[in-house]
Amino acid sequence: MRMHIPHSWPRTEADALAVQDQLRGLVDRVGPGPQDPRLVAGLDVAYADGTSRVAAAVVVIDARTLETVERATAVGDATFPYIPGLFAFRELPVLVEALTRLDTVPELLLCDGQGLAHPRRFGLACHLGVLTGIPAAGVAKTTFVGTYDPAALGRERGAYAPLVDREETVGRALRTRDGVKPVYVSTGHGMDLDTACRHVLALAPKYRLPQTTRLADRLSRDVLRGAH
DNA sequence: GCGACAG
DNA sequence: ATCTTGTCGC
Repeated sequence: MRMHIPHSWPRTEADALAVQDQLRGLVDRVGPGPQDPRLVAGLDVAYADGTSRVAAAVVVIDARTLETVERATAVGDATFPYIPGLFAFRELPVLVEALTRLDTVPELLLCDGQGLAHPRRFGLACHLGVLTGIPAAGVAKTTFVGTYDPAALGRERGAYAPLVDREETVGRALRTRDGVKPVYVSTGHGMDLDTACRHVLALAPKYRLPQTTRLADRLSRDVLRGAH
């Protein structure tokens, strides 16, 4: 897959902000995105206790069977500090390395974190989508920017409420299981919010999180612990 | 000014 | 993110 990978990653907060400002205009918020994707990739990164050692995992599954098609991993050092809003720079280097090792070209990327639901509208999912050119969506376990009305969110699977930040709908609180805390979905790149939510719901038929996220999470932890 | 803040 | 046992419920 032809990616627009930079030759170096920013190391300072100012440089990182500049990169986001430069790339944010490249985000495609409309799509249409994949209508009936078969190859969907889940990405996640695991961290060690004291060290800066990190492990990234990408798991491509068949959207119809939810079975694994291919897996790729990469380990490295999280040099960039964790700064809300610049979180992507901590995971991008190792995630991109893992993506490079993939033979399969995913039709959709499901990221662990926000897409447009970000203070500058350029969360991890947007960044990965722009760099790879592959449609992407963010699925976060907690909100970052944006609020929603809990009373407007039905308790049944499939129910949703808009996530609004500064008068703008930036994502959606989406219930993937009856009565269970929702996940927060936002467009990353190459698709609109409805399409992103439709895919997330289809990939999470039984658990709160999409199968892609669950598998990538488990794999990244295993790799970090050296369980080959 | 102060606190909160994806993972 | 990570440190952590049991426990309530389907």
